[in-house]
Amino acid sequence: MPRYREIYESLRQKIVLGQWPPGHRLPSEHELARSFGCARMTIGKALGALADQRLVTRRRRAGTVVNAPRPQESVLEIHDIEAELLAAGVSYAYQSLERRVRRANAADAAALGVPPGTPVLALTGLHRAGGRPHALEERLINLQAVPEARAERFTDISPGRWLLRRIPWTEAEHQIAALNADATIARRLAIRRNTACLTIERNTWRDEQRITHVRVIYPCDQHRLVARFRYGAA
Amino acid sequence: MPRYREIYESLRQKIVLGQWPPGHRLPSEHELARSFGCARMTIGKALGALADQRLVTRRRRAGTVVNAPRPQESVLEIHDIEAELLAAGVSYAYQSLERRVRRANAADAAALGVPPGTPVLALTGLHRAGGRPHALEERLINLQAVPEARAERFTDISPGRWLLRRIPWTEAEHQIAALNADATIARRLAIRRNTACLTIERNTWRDEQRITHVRVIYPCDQHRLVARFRYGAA
DNA sequence: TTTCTGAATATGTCTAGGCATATTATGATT
DNA sequence: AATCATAATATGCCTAGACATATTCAGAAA
Repeated sequence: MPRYREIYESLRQKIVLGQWPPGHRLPSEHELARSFGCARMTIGKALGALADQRLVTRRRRAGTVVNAPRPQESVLEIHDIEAELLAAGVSYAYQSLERRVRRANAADAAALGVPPGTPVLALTGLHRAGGRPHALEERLINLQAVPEARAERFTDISPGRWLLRRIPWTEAEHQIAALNADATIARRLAIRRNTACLTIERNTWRDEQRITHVRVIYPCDQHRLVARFRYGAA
Repeated sequence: MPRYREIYESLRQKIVLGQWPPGHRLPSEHELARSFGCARMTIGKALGALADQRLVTRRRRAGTVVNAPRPQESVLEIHDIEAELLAAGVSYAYQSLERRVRRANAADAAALGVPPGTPVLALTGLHRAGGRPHALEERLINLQAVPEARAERFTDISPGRWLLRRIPWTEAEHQIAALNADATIARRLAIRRNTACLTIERNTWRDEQRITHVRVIYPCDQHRLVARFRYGAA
Protein backbone atom coordinates (compact mmCIF):
# COMPACT_ATOMS: atom_id res chain seq x y z
CA MET A 1 0.00 0.00 0.00
CA PRO A 2 1.48 3.36 -0.98
CA ARG A 3 2.43 5.75 1.74
CA TYR A 4 -0.12 8.41 0.84
CA ARG A 5 -2.86 5.81 1.03
CA GLU A 6 -1.75 4.69 4.47
CA ILE A 7 -1.85 8.28 5.60
CA TYR A 8 -5.25 8.74 3.97
CA GLU A 9 -6.62 5.70 5.78
CA SER A 10 -5.12 6.75 9.06
CA LEU A 11 -6.71 10.18 8.85
CA ARG A 12 -9.99 8.77 7.53
CA GLN A 13 -10.29 6.47 10.54
CA LYS A 14 -9.98 9.39 12.90
CA ILE A 15 -12.80 11.13 11.09
CA VAL A 16 -15.34 8.38 10.46
CA LEU A 17 -14.97 6.98 13.96
CA GLY A 18 -15.65 10.36 15.45
CA GLN A 19 -12.24 10.92 17.02
CA TRP A 20 -12.03 14.11 14.97
CA PRO A 21 -15.57 15.48 15.02
CA PRO A 22 -17.06 17.79 12.38
CA GLY A 23 -15.48 21.21 12.65
CA HIS A 24 -12.19 19.88 13.95
CA ARG A 25 -9.18 21.39 12.27
CA LEU A 26 -6.47 19.02 11.16
CA PRO A 27 -2.80 19.72 11.70
CA SER A 28 -1.18 21.66 8.90
CA GLU A 29 0.51 19.88 6.01
CA HIS A 30 3.90 20.85 7.43
CA GLU A 31 3.10 19.35 10.81
CA LEU A 32 1.67 16.18 9.30
CA ALA A 33 4.69 15.84 7.02
CA ARG A 34 6.91 16.06 10.05
CA SER A 35 4.89 13.62 12.14
CA PHE A 36 4.49 11.08 9.33
CA GLY A 37 8.06 11.60 8.21
CA CYS A 38 7.42 12.29 4.55
CA ALA A 39 7.37 15.13 2.06
CA ARG A 40 4.62 17.70 2.16
CA MET A 41 3.39 16.67 -1.26
CA THR A 42 2.62 13.18 -0.02
CA ILE A 43 0.49 14.66 2.75
CA GLY A 44 -1.10 16.91 0.17
CA LYS A 45 -2.11 13.91 -1.88
CA ALA A 46 -3.70 12.21 1.12
CA LEU A 47 -5.55 15.36 2.19
CA GLY A 48 -6.60 15.99 -1.41
CA ALA A 49 -8.17 12.54 -1.50
CA LEU A 50 -10.05 13.26 1.73
CA ALA A 51 -11.30 16.49 0.18
CA ASP A 52 -12.37 14.62 -2.98
CA GLN A 53 -14.45 12.37 -0.76
CA ARG A 54 -15.87 15.46 0.93
CA LEU A 55 -14.71 14.26 4.30
CA VAL A 56 -12.86 17.53 4.79
CA THR A 57 -12.87 21.05 3.40
CA ARG A 58 -9.58 22.73 2.61
CA ARG A 59 -9.09 26.46 2.42
CA ARG A 60 -5.92 28.42 2.12
CA ARG A 61 -4.68 29.83 5.34
CA ALA A 62 -7.82 28.54 7.09
CA GLY A 63 -6.54 24.97 7.00
CA THR A 64 -8.24 21.61 6.64
CA VAL A 65 -11.48 21.09 8.55
CA VAL A 66 -13.64 17.99 9.08
CA ASN A 67 -17.00 18.19 7.34
CA ALA A 68 -20.39 17.32 8.77
CA PRO A 69 -21.53 13.99 7.31
CA ARG A 70 -23.31 14.38 4.04
CA PRO A 71 -27.05 13.91 4.12
CA GLN A 72 -27.55 10.76 2.14
CA GLU A 73 -25.71 10.56 -1.06
CA SER A 74 -25.34 7.44 -3.02
CA VAL A 75 -24.00 6.19 -6.25
CA LEU A 76 -26.80 4.74 -8.24
CA GLU A 77 -26.04 2.34 -11.02
CA ILE A 78 -28.80 2.00 -13.51
CA HIS A 79 -27.76 -0.93 -15.60
CA ASP A 80 -28.47 -1.67 -19.15
CA ILE A 81 -31.54 -3.92 -19.02
CA GLU A 82 -30.16 -6.39 -21.52
CA ALA A 83 -26.80 -6.77 -19.79
CA GLU A 84 -28.54 -7.11 -16.44
CA LEU A 85 -30.80 -9.91 -17.59
CA LEU A 86 -28.09 -11.76 -19.45
CA ALA A 87 -25.88 -11.56 -16.37
CA ALA A 88 -28.71 -13.14 -14.40
CA GLY A 89 -28.90 -15.94 -16.96
CA VAL A 90 -32.30 -14.95 -18.32
CA SER A 91 -33.01 -14.76 -22.02
CA TYR A 92 -33.62 -11.29 -23.37
CA ALA A 93 -35.53 -9.90 -26.30
CA TYR A 94 -36.63 -6.47 -27.42
CA GLN A 95 -39.92 -6.10 -29.19
CA SER A 96 -40.90 -2.95 -31.01
CA LEU A 97 -44.49 -1.87 -30.46
CA GLU A 98 -44.54 1.51 -32.15
CA ARG A 99 -42.22 3.57 -34.28
CA ARG A 100 -43.12 6.98 -35.58
CA VAL A 101 -41.25 9.95 -37.01
CA ARG A 102 -43.02 13.22 -36.33
CA ARG A 103 -42.56 16.87 -35.60
CA ALA A 104 -42.46 17.38 -31.85
CA ASN A 105 -45.86 18.16 -30.35
CA ALA A 106 -46.17 20.03 -27.08
CA ALA A 107 -45.69 16.92 -24.93
CA ASP A 108 -42.66 15.76 -26.92
CA ALA A 109 -41.15 19.21 -26.76
CA ALA A 110 -41.55 19.36 -23.00
CA ALA A 111 -40.18 15.89 -22.39
CA LEU A 112 -37.24 16.16 -24.73
CA GLY A 113 -36.56 19.82 -24.15
CA VAL A 114 -36.56 20.88 -27.80
CA PRO A 115 -38.66 23.49 -29.60
CA PRO A 116 -42.03 22.23 -30.90
CA GLY A 117 -41.76 21.18 -34.52
CA THR A 118 -38.31 19.63 -34.16
CA PRO A 119 -38.25 16.26 -35.92
CA VAL A 120 -38.28 13.42 -33.42
CA LEU A 121 -38.41 9.66 -33.49
CA ALA A 122 -40.93 8.22 -31.03
CA LEU A 123 -40.45 4.60 -30.08
CA THR A 124 -42.36 2.30 -27.80
CA GLY A 125 -41.01 -1.13 -27.07
CA LEU A 126 -41.13 -4.01 -24.68
CA HIS A 127 -38.19 -5.64 -22.97
CA ARG A 128 -38.87 -9.32 -22.50
CA ALA A 129 -37.15 -11.56 -20.00
CA GLY A 130 -37.56 -15.29 -20.39
CA GLY A 131 -40.34 -14.62 -22.87
CA ARG A 132 -42.40 -12.59 -20.40
CA PRO A 133 -42.81 -8.82 -20.40
CA HIS A 134 -40.21 -7.23 -18.16
CA ALA A 135 -40.30 -3.51 -18.79
CA LEU A 136 -41.98 -1.04 -21.08
CA GLU A 137 -39.93 1.65 -22.76
CA GLU A 138 -41.14 4.93 -24.22
CA ARG A 139 -38.46 6.85 -26.00
CA LEU A 140 -38.04 10.07 -27.92
CA ILE A 141 -34.94 10.65 -30.00
CA ASN A 142 -33.96 14.10 -31.23
CA LEU A 143 -33.42 13.54 -34.95
CA GLN A 144 -31.52 16.78 -35.24
CA ALA A 145 -28.91 15.38 -32.88
CA VAL A 146 -29.02 11.81 -34.19
CA PRO A 147 -30.09 11.94 -37.83
CA GLU A 148 -28.89 8.39 -38.54
CA ALA A 149 -31.64 7.04 -36.24
CA ARG A 150 -34.19 7.86 -38.93
CA ALA A 151 -32.93 5.00 -41.07
CA GLU A 152 -32.88 2.46 -38.26
CA ARG A 153 -35.97 0.25 -37.84
CA PHE A 154 -35.45 -0.81 -34.18
CA THR A 155 -37.63 -3.85 -34.69
CA ASP A 156 -35.57 -6.08 -32.49
CA ILE A 157 -32.57 -4.10 -31.34
CA SER A 158 -33.03 -2.07 -28.19
CA PRO A 159 -32.67 1.62 -29.02
CA GLY A 160 -30.83 2.14 -25.75
CA ARG A 161 -28.03 -0.14 -26.80
CA TRP A 162 -27.98 1.27 -30.29
CA LEU A 163 -27.62 4.81 -28.99
CA LEU A 164 -25.11 3.95 -26.32
CA ARG A 165 -22.76 2.52 -28.92
CA ARG A 166 -23.10 5.37 -31.35
CA ILE A 167 -23.59 8.61 -29.52
CA PRO A 168 -21.21 9.89 -26.88
CA TRP A 169 -23.11 11.66 -24.15
CA THR A 170 -21.80 14.07 -21.59
CA GLU A 171 -24.61 14.47 -19.13
CA ALA A 172 -27.59 12.50 -17.94
CA GLU A 173 -30.41 13.05 -15.51
CA HIS A 174 -32.57 10.40 -13.96
CA GLN A 175 -35.89 10.79 -12.30
CA ILE A 176 -37.37 7.94 -10.39
CA ALA A 177 -41.02 7.77 -9.48
CA ALA A 178 -43.91 5.40 -8.90
CA LEU A 179 -47.14 5.21 -10.86
CA ASN A 180 -50.28 3.14 -11.07
CA ALA A 181 -50.48 1.20 -14.31
CA ASP A 182 -53.20 2.51 -16.59
CA ALA A 183 -55.07 0.26 -18.99
CA THR A 184 -52.52 0.52 -21.80
CA ILE A 185 -49.51 -0.10 -19.61
CA ALA A 186 -51.27 -2.99 -17.87
CA ARG A 187 -52.12 -4.64 -21.15
CA ARG A 188 -48.65 -4.32 -22.55
CA LEU A 189 -46.91 -5.55 -19.43
CA ALA A 190 -49.54 -8.25 -18.80
CA ILE A 191 -50.24 -7.03 -15.29
CA ARG A 192 -53.40 -5.94 -13.54
CA ARG A 193 -54.58 -2.38 -13.82
CA ASN A 194 -53.41 -0.14 -10.97
CA THR A 195 -50.40 -2.30 -10.18
CA ALA A 196 -47.67 -0.07 -8.79
CA CYS A 197 -44.81 0.42 -11.21
CA LEU A 198 -41.39 1.92 -10.84
CA THR A 199 -40.53 4.40 -13.56
CA ILE A 200 -37.13 5.67 -14.49
CA GLU A 201 -36.95 8.68 -16.73
CA ARG A 202 -33.67 9.58 -18.29
CA ASN A 203 -32.62 12.65 -20.21
CA THR A 204 -29.35 12.61 -22.04
CA TRP A 205 -27.29 15.53 -23.31
CA ARG A 206 -24.28 15.93 -25.49
CA ASP A 207 -22.83 19.33 -24.78
CA GLU A 208 -26.09 21.23 -24.28
CA GLN A 209 -27.81 19.33 -27.09
CA ARG A 210 -30.59 16.97 -26.07
CA ILE A 211 -30.17 13.52 -27.47
CA THR A 212 -32.96 11.39 -26.06
CA HIS A 213 -35.62 11.11 -23.45
CA VAL A 214 -36.70 7.72 -22.23
CA ARG A 215 -39.14 6.41 -19.66
CA VAL A 216 -38.85 2.81 -18.57
CA ILE A 217 -41.71 1.29 -16.61
CA TYR A 218 -41.16 -1.76 -14.43
CA PRO A 219 -43.87 -3.67 -12.59
CA CYS A 220 -43.23 -3.32 -8.87
CA ASP A 221 -42.32 -6.95 -8.38
CA GLN A 222 -39.77 -7.05 -11.17
CA HIS A 223 -37.28 -4.43 -10.32
CA ARG A 224 -35.59 -2.57 -7.56
CA LEU A 225 -32.77 -0.13 -7.77
CA VAL A 226 -29.83 -0.56 -5.49
CA ALA A 227 -27.39 2.14 -4.58
CA ARG A 228 -24.46 1.64 -2.30
CA PHE A 229 -22.28 4.20 -0.66
CA ARG A 230 -19.19 3.95 1.49
CA TYR A 231 -18.51 7.04 3.45
CA GLY A 232 -15.17 8.40 2.43
CA ALA A 233 -14.01 5.54 0.24
CA ALA A 234 -13.61 5.20 -3.49
CA MET B 1 -7.60 27.67 -13.83
CA PRO B 2 -4.64 25.52 -12.84
CA ARG B 3 -2.54 23.99 -15.54
CA TYR B 4 -3.40 20.38 -14.71
CA ARG B 5 -7.07 21.21 -14.96
CA GLU B 6 -6.63 22.81 -18.37
CA ILE B 7 -4.87 19.68 -19.50
CA TYR B 8 -7.59 17.52 -17.96
CA GLU B 9 -10.28 19.46 -19.80
CA SER B 10 -8.39 19.37 -23.05
CA LEU B 11 -8.02 15.60 -22.88
CA ARG B 12 -11.56 15.14 -21.65
CA GLN B 13 -12.95 16.99 -24.65
CA LYS B 14 -11.14 14.67 -27.01
CA ILE B 15 -12.71 11.70 -25.27
CA VAL B 16 -16.31 12.75 -24.70
CA LEU B 17 -16.64 14.18 -28.19
CA GLY B 18 -15.47 10.95 -29.68
CA GLN B 19 -12.23 12.24 -31.15
CA TRP B 20 -10.45 9.59 -29.11
CA PRO B 21 -12.82 6.60 -29.24
CA PRO B 22 -12.98 3.82 -26.65
CA GLY B 23 -9.87 1.68 -26.89
CA HIS B 24 -7.69 4.52 -28.13
CA ARG B 25 -4.37 4.74 -26.38
CA LEU B 26 -3.28 8.15 -25.20
CA PRO B 27 0.28 9.43 -25.67
CA SER B 28 2.58 8.54 -22.80
CA GLU B 29 3.07 10.89 -19.89
CA HIS B 30 6.49 11.81 -21.23
CA GLU B 31 5.12 12.73 -24.64
CA LEU B 32 2.24 14.70 -23.15
CA ALA B 33 4.61 16.50 -20.82
CA ARG B 34 6.70 17.49 -23.82
CA SER B 35 3.76 18.59 -25.93
CA PHE B 36 2.08 20.54 -23.12
CA GLY B 37 5.41 21.89 -21.94
CA CYS B 38 5.11 20.90 -18.28
CA ALA B 39 6.49 18.40 -15.81
CA ARG B 40 5.41 14.79 -15.95
CA MET B 41 3.79 15.03 -12.54
CA THR B 42 1.38 17.65 -13.81
CA ILE B 43 0.34 15.32 -16.63
CA GLY B 44 0.07 12.55 -14.07
CA LYS B 45 -2.37 14.61 -12.06
CA ALA B 46 -4.56 15.28 -15.09
CA LEU B 47 -4.52 11.65 -16.20
CA GLY B 48 -5.18 10.54 -12.65
CA ALA B 49 -8.29 12.70 -12.58
CA LEU B 50 -9.48 11.16 -15.86
CA ALA B 51 -8.93 7.73 -14.33
CA ASP B 52 -10.86 8.73 -11.19
CA GLN B 53 -13.75 9.62 -13.46
CA ARG B 54 -13.36 6.28 -15.21
CA LEU B 55 -12.90 7.95 -18.54
CA VAL B 56 -9.63 6.09 -18.98
CA THR B 57 -7.89 3.05 -17.59
CA ARG B 58 -4.22 3.28 -16.74
CA ARG B 59 -1.89 0.33 -16.54
CA ARG B 60 1.82 0.23 -16.22
CA ARG B 61 3.65 -0.30 -19.42
CA ALA B 62 0.33 -0.74 -21.24
CA GLY B 63 -0.39 2.97 -21.06
CA THR B 64 -3.57 4.97 -20.72
CA VAL B 65 -6.57 3.79 -22.71
CA VAL B 66 -9.99 5.36 -23.28
CA ASN B 67 -12.82 3.43 -21.62
CA ALA B 68 -16.13 2.46 -23.12
CA PRO B 69 -18.84 4.70 -21.67
CA ARG B 70 -20.21 3.41 -18.44
CA PRO B 71 -23.68 1.95 -18.56
CA GLN B 72 -25.68 4.43 -16.57
CA GLU B 73 -24.24 5.51 -13.35
CA SER B 74 -25.56 8.38 -11.39
CA VAL B 75 -25.06 10.15 -8.15
CA LEU B 76 -28.24 9.96 -6.20
CA GLU B 77 -28.85 12.39 -3.43
CA ILE B 78 -31.46 11.27 -1.00
CA HIS B 79 -32.07 14.30 1.07
CA ASP B 80 -33.11 14.56 4.62
CA ILE B 81 -36.88 14.92 4.44
CA GLU B 82 -37.02 17.72 6.96
CA ALA B 83 -34.28 19.77 5.28
CA GLU B 84 -35.88 19.22 1.91
CA LEU B 85 -39.28 20.46 3.00
CA LEU B 86 -37.94 23.42 4.90
CA ALA B 87 -35.87 24.40 1.87
CA ALA B 88 -39.08 24.33 -0.17
CA GLY B 89 -40.71 26.62 2.38
CA VAL B 90 -43.16 24.04 3.67
CA SER B 91 -43.72 23.48 7.36
CA TYR B 92 -42.52 20.18 8.71
CA ALA B 93 -43.49 17.98 11.61
CA TYR B 94 -42.71 14.47 12.72
CA GLN B 95 -45.40 12.47 14.42
CA SER B 96 -44.66 9.23 16.22
CA LEU B 97 -47.21 6.49 15.61
CA GLU B 98 -45.59 3.53 17.30
CA ARG B 99 -42.59 2.89 19.48
CA ARG B 100 -41.66 -0.52 20.76
CA VAL B 101 -38.58 -2.16 22.24
CA ARG B 102 -38.45 -5.87 21.53
CA ARG B 103 -36.18 -8.78 20.80
CA ALA B 104 -35.77 -9.14 17.05
CA ASN B 105 -38.27 -11.50 15.48
CA ALA B 106 -37.53 -13.23 12.19
CA ALA B 107 -38.64 -10.28 10.07
CA ASP B 108 -36.67 -7.77 12.13
CA ALA B 109 -33.62 -9.99 11.99
CA ALA B 110 -33.81 -10.28 8.22
CA ALA B 111 -34.38 -6.58 7.63
CA LEU B 112 -31.76 -5.35 10.05
CA GLY B 113 -29.30 -8.17 9.48
CA VAL B 114 -28.81 -9.11 13.13
CA PRO B 115 -29.36 -12.46 14.89
CA PRO B 116 -32.93 -13.07 16.11
CA GLY B 117 -33.28 -12.08 19.74
CA THR B 118 -31.09 -8.99 19.45
CA PRO B 119 -32.78 -6.07 21.23
CA VAL B 120 -34.18 -3.61 18.71
CA LEU B 121 -36.19 -0.43 18.78
CA ALA B 122 -39.05 -0.44 16.27
CA LEU B 123 -40.46 2.94 15.32
CA THR B 124 -43.23 3.99 13.00
CA GLY B 125 -43.77 7.65 12.29
CA LEU B 126 -45.29 10.09 9.91
CA HIS B 127 -43.56 13.00 8.24
CA ARG B 128 -46.01 15.82 7.74
CA ALA B 129 -45.62 18.64 5.29
CA GLY B 130 -47.87 21.65 5.65
CA GLY B 131 -49.95 19.64 8.09
CA ARG B 132 -50.69 16.88 5.57
CA PRO B 133 -49.11 13.41 5.59
CA HIS B 134 -46.02 13.39 3.39
CA ALA B 135 -44.24 10.13 4.04
CA LEU B 136 -44.46 7.11 6.28
CA GLU B 137 -41.36 5.83 8.00
CA GLU B 138 -40.78 2.38 9.45
CA ARG B 139 -37.51 2.04 11.29
CA LEU B 140 -35.56 -0.54 13.22
CA ILE B 141 -32.63 0.50 15.36
CA ASN B 142 -30.09 -1.99 16.63
CA LEU B 143 -29.96 -1.27 20.35
CA GLN B 144 -26.69 -3.11 20.68
CA ALA B 145 -25.10 -0.57 18.38
CA VAL B 146 -27.02 2.45 19.70
CA PRO B 147 -27.98 1.75 23.33
CA GLU B 148 -28.73 5.41 24.04
CA ALA B 149 -31.72 5.21 21.68
CA ARG B 150 -33.58 3.19 24.33
CA ALA B 151 -33.98 6.29 26.47
CA GLU B 152 -35.17 8.53 23.65
CA ARG B 153 -38.92 8.87 23.14
CA PHE B 154 -38.95 10.09 19.52
CA THR B 155 -42.39 11.62 19.98
CA ASP B 156 -41.69 14.62 17.82
CA ILE B 157 -38.10 14.42 16.73
CA SER B 158 -37.39 12.47 13.60
CA PRO B 159 -35.23 9.47 14.42
CA GLY B 160 -33.32 9.97 11.19
CA ARG B 161 -32.08 13.35 12.30
CA TRP B 162 -31.38 12.14 15.79
CA LEU B 163 -29.25 9.28 14.50
CA LEU B 164 -27.46 11.31 11.88
CA ARG B 165 -26.21 13.71 14.50
CA ARG B 166 -25.12 11.07 16.95
CA ILE B 167 -23.85 8.03 15.15
CA PRO B 168 -21.09 8.15 12.59
CA TRP B 169 -21.77 5.68 9.81
CA THR B 170 -19.38 4.31 7.29
CA GLU B 171 -21.55 2.56 4.76
CA ALA B 172 -25.10 2.75 3.48
CA GLU B 173 -27.22 0.91 0.99
CA HIS B 174 -30.40 2.11 -0.61
CA GLN B 175 -33.05 0.10 -2.34
CA ILE B 176 -35.73 1.83 -4.29
CA ALA B 177 -38.95 0.12 -5.25
CA ALA B 178 -42.64 0.68 -5.89
CA LEU B 179 -45.56 -0.81 -4.00
CA ASN B 180 -49.33 -0.62 -3.85
CA ALA B 181 -50.56 0.93 -0.62
CA ASP B 182 -52.25 -1.61 1.62
CA ALA B 183 -55.05 -0.61 3.96
CA THR B 184 -52.77 0.43 6.81
CA ILE B 185 -50.45 2.51 4.67
CA ALA B 186 -53.40 4.11 2.90
CA ARG B 187 -55.03 5.09 6.17
CA ARG B 188 -51.88 6.58 7.63
CA LEU B 189 -50.97 8.53 4.53
CA ALA B 190 -54.59 9.53 3.86
CA ILE B 191 -54.52 8.15 0.34
CA ARG B 192 -56.67 5.61 -1.47
CA ARG B 193 -55.89 1.92 -1.19
CA ASN B 194 -53.69 0.62 -4.01
CA THR B 195 -52.19 3.99 -4.76
CA ALA B 196 -48.68 3.48 -6.09
CA CYS B 197 -46.00 4.50 -3.62
CA LEU B 198 -42.28 4.96 -3.94
CA THR B 199 -40.32 3.24 -1.19
CA ILE B 200 -36.76 3.86 -0.19
CA GLU B 201 -35.11 1.35 2.06
CA ARG B 202 -31.85 2.24 3.69
CA ASN B 203 -29.43 0.10 5.63
CA THR B 204 -26.65 1.73 7.56
CA TRP B 205 -23.43 0.24 8.86
CA ARG B 206 -20.68 1.39 11.12
CA ASP B 207 -17.68 -0.76 10.42
CA GLU B 208 -19.53 -4.05 9.86
CA GLN B 209 -22.03 -3.33 12.62
CA ARG B 210 -25.60 -2.72 11.55
CA ILE B 211 -27.03 0.47 12.94
CA THR B 212 -30.47 0.92 11.49
CA HIS B 213 -32.86 -0.16 8.80
CA VAL B 214 -35.48 2.24 7.55
CA ARG B 215 -38.19 2.16 4.95
CA VAL B 216 -39.75 5.41 3.84
CA ILE B 217 -42.96 5.29 1.84
CA TYR B 218 -44.01 8.22 -0.36
CA PRO B 219 -47.28 8.47 -2.25
CA CYS B 220 -46.52 8.54 -5.97
CA ASP B 221 -47.57 12.13 -6.45
CA GLN B 222 -45.48 13.49 -3.61
CA HIS B 223 -41.99 12.51 -4.40
CA ARG B 224 -39.55 11.78 -7.13
CA LEU B 225 -35.89 11.11 -6.86
CA VAL B 226 -33.54 12.98 -9.08
CA ALA B 227 -30.05 11.86 -9.93
CA ARG B 228 -27.75 13.79 -12.15
CA PHE B 229 -24.53 12.72 -13.69
CA ARG B 230 -21.97 14.51 -15.78
CA TYR B 231 -19.81 12.18 -17.71
CA GLY B 232 -16.26 12.73 -16.63
CA ALA B 233 -16.76 15.72 -14.40
CA ALA B 234 -16.59 16.13 -10.67
C1' DT C 1 6.60 -23.76 -33.05
C1' DT C 2 6.40 -22.94 -28.37
C1' DT C 3 8.18 -21.41 -24.11
C1' DC C 4 10.97 -18.79 -21.37
C1' DT C 5 13.96 -14.93 -20.08
C1' DG C 6 15.54 -10.43 -19.99
C1' DA C 7 15.15 -5.68 -21.71
C1' DA C 8 12.33 -1.85 -22.58
C1' DT C 9 8.71 1.04 -21.24
C1' DA C 10 4.77 3.45 -19.01
C1' DT C 11 2.87 4.30 -14.97
C1' DG C 12 3.07 4.78 -9.63
C1' DT C 13 5.04 6.93 -6.07
C1' DC C 14 8.12 9.82 -3.71
C1' DT C 15 11.47 13.83 -2.44
C1' DA C 16 12.92 18.63 -1.68
C1' DG C 17 12.32 22.57 -2.90
C1' DG C 18 9.94 26.81 -5.03
C1' DC C 19 6.45 30.52 -6.08
C1' DA C 20 1.42 31.87 -5.93
C1' DT C 21 -2.68 33.01 -3.59
C1' DA C 22 -6.36 33.25 -0.35
C1' DT C 23 -7.38 34.18 4.23
C1' DT C 24 -6.62 35.35 8.83
C1' DA C 25 -4.33 37.77 12.53
C1' DT C 26 -2.03 41.74 14.01
C1' DG C 27 -1.00 46.17 14.84
C1' DA C 28 -1.30 51.03 13.47
C1' DT C 29 -4.20 54.74 12.54
C1' DT C 30 -8.17 57.32 12.75
C1' DA D 1 -14.00 51.51 19.08
C1' DA D 2 -13.73 50.94 14.34
C1' DT D 3 -11.21 50.73 10.12
C1' DC D 4 -7.51 49.64 7.29
C1' DA D 5 -2.92 48.16 5.72
C1' DT D 6 0.41 44.62 6.41
C1' DA D 7 2.53 40.41 7.72
C1' DA D 8 2.08 35.61 8.65
C1' DT D 9 0.36 31.23 7.35
C1' DA D 10 -1.79 27.20 5.13
C1' DT D 11 -3.02 25.42 1.12
C1' DG D 12 -2.53 25.11 -4.23
C1' DC D 13 0.25 24.27 -7.78
C1' DC D 14 4.44 23.36 -9.97
C1' DT D 15 9.34 21.52 -11.27
C1' DA D 16 13.08 18.16 -12.02
C1' DG D 17 14.59 14.31 -10.86
C1' DA D 18 14.64 9.54 -8.74
C1' DC D 19 13.54 4.69 -7.84
C1' DA D 20 9.87 0.99 -7.96
C1' DT D 21 6.92 -2.08 -10.31
C1' DA D 22 3.86 -4.10 -13.60
C1' DT D 23 3.47 -5.35 -18.22
C1' DT D 24 4.69 -6.07 -22.78
C1' DC D 25 7.84 -7.24 -26.42
C1' DA D 26 11.62 -9.28 -28.63
C1' DG D 27 14.86 -12.54 -28.98
C1' DA D 28 16.98 -16.87 -27.31
C1' DA D 29 16.50 -21.56 -26.17
C1' DA D 30 14.08 -25.87 -26.22
